[in-house]
Amino acid sequence: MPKDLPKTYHPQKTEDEIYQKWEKSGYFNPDNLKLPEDAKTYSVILPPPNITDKLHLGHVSMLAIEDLLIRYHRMNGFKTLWIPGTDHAAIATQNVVEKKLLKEKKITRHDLGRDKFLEEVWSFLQETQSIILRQIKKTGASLDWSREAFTLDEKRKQAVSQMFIDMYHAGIIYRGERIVNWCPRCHSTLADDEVEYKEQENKFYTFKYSKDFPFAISTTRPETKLGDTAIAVNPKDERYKKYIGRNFKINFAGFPLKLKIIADRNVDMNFGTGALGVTPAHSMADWQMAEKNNLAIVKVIGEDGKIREGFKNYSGKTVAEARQMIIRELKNKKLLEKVEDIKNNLSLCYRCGTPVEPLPSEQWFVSVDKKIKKLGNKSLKERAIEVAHQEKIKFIPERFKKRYLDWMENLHDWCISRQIWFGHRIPVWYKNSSQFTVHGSQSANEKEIYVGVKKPEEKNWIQDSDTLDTWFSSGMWTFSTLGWPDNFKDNKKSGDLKKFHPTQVLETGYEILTLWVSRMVMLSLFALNEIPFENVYLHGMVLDKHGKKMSKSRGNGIDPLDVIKKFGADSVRLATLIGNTPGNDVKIYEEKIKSFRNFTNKLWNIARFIIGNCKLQNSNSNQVSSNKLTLADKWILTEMKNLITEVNDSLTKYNFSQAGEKLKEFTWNSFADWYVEVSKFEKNKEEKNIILIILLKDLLKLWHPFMPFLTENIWEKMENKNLLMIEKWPSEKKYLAILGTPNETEWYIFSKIQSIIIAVRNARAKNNIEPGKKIEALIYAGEHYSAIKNEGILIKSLRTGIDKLEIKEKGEKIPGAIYISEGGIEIYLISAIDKNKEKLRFEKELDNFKKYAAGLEKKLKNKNFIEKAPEKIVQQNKENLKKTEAKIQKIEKYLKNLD
RNA sequence: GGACGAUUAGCUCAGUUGGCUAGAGCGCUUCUCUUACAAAGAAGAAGUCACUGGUUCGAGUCCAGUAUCGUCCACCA
Repeated sequence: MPKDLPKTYHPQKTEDEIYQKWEKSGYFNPDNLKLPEDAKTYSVILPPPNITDKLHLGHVSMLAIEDLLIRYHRMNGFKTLWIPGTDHAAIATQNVVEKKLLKEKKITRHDLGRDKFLEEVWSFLQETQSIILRQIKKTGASLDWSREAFTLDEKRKQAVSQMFIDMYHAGIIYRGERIVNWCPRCHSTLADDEVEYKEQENKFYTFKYSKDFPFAISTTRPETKLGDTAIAVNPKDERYKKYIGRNFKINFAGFPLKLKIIADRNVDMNFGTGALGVTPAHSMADWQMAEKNNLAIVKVIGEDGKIREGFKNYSGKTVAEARQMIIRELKNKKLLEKVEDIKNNLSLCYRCGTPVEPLPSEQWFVSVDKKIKKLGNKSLKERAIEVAHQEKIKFIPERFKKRYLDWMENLHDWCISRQIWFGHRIPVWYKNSSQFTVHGSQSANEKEIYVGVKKPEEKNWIQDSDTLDTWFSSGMWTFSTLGWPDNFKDNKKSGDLKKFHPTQVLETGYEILTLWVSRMVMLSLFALNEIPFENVYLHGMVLDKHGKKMSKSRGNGIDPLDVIKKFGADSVRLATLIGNTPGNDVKIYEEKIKSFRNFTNKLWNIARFIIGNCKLQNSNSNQVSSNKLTLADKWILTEMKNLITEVNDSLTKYNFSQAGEKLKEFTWNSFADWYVEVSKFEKNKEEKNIILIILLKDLLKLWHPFMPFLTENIWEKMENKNLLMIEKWPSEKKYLAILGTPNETEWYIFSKIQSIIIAVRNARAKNNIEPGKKIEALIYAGEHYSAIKNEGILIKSLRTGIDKLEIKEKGEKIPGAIYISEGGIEIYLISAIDKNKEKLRFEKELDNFKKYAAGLEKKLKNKNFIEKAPEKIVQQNKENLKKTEAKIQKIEKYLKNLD
């Protein structure tokens, strides 16, 4: 036994060392792989983690899946590239730093000013970014660090500006006024996904605008009614039909309003009075009605959350104050008919929880519907839908295609400007506007605009103060990391872009399918007129043991670094890879990781045994002559050959779990529990030596993508000079060559022997043979006599507990012995048995078999079955019946013997 | 409100075009320190496949509906 191999495997000691060796080798970079010129490429871009968070288990799961794909393809001779990077996550990061500043220094970003504040962000960012990158390495991810990128580094800044400029000139980036979700506290617009909804108790007021208005309306927000320009009713509503199209001039709470009665199908006749006041400036739904009906837009609430100028004594009041004033006014005039309690959803800012105010505002948009020349007179939306329909992009699992298409088909223009400081500055300049305000009276369209990377040389040009939506820069991730736009001149790709784009797989969580994946498709189609990736693999969320999301507040999270330290990265990787299916959530907990740690130890010990007992130099499969192979050898070699086929099959279908389970079953049950045991006593030592070594080596290769550290570690212990990570993936052909033409007769016997061993084990257990007591066996082999004689020792030693084995040419009746018969071979186990217990057991079993046989008989008598079921199935059932009947006879015979 | 997913052993999950006396791991029970491994080995108990119908010779698998849980989307005066 080699002295330096401890009984238990300690991953902690070696993992970092091994990662350094890999990095030093340079093979993470495909340029350093020794491959033929025409080798196919395989590229994956790492979904960049937000620099606000440290790594969580979801990241580890993602890294494990991608690293598996990468290592598998690298070993299969692909020019394999996996690019690492991080995401600046504009809003989230700014928010974290703002909170930190408030807590530590009690200051806001406005106290610091834009430049100073950004310095704070950058110093925060550098710290967390380096932590994340270090953590990624702990998982064993074989990323090409020489190509590392950041969504807000210089190269990406250049790419983002260029993209904006190109899209602007192509006419699909435009500036327009839209109603947006505005957070009065954060002073920023919120994307749809940044708004949270919370159900709340609310007051629902029913009132008439004025005495001379014919009917009442209902609302939860009376203060916004100052901005009403219409009343909407359902076109089918008999109560209001006659008013549709009429105009009213009225006085509402001391304020003049012009109202038009419009019809809209979406109005619920049974809700409130069935009539609703339309406030285009302060409601998403109303804005759309206003667009359809060409209504005037009256802004009531300002960016500060207060009533704007021009509303008499309401001006300057907060929303809540104004509401009370109006209610009082309505009460005084006896216009208020009802106040009810209702539950409705309140929109809240996801960061600070402040109620969101929908406001009209000037923003930059990407048009998804405008048809442009560059896209063959199609729109971004049309092209993005087309590539999914044509299966140019495939989704795994398939059901997500529908989700993608649903989202795409309902997509509206994408608002890309954000009123925050941290992020990609919009490359737009305005002339003669010393103080450009987003909601200023002067519209941007009336200003002189320059769109370009650099500020115009004349004076008085001021840059747009807004930044771009994070998804705009991460949407360019597949090509901004590969040197776009430098590598794309005159519509021709060069360099990395030419070699590696489109990428082969995008692997990410299904929760950002719409947010991210859809945008990557559109931006890539615009920039390069090609898809960003060929396949989208979507993984589920990582949940705790009880199916809950892991979160800090719940305290149910597992820190991946903790469990990596405790069990090793390989075990954690296995726990995320095995036992779940694509697109489904996965539950991870310590016991699960622990069980995989036990498995890594098993493999370690298999290796320990082989390294300790075999001559490592003797591993040339050509030296094995098939006529010296025993049945056990042939069996394991066949199993291995099948395993390779199955693993390849599963991995190419993204069934990682299935591949892992097959590997585990082979390693543990076939290889360790059977073959290694057999190898201890079968006499063809030379052949055994070679077979054990080539099996172990190939097993390490097959396992490498799943658990790179342990396999590389053992590989090194086997005195291999090259790194396992660039070894060639095993092929089935080698095994076919060793096996020669399989001998079917031998095969038959071997399968019989296996079933005998199992039968012996069962008999032993079922008969309550005294613990520790050895038993003798007598075998009558009949026609298989010689084969059994050769393999008999195999039966004896495979932990059957049989101590003495005799093989007879003619069967002998042995009173009181346990009798088993399989395939013409009879075994008598000679031992003391408890007859009564034995009888009970077998009677129960007999009963079972009889029921089953009866079922089969009934089935076979059914004419419909015979006529309609395929011949194969009918035959199968007939055989089953035969076998079962034979078993019944055997048991009956045995029961008789017992008496 | 709309869409999608889940529901199989005490727990976590497989079960690929319907052919199944429904499998695995963990846990549990019994036995074994057997010279690679007790983080092991040998064996065992345990399930009306959520419910109700339908299609079919045959349904865990297909269809319809119901219930519970989860996720996403939309947001309603």
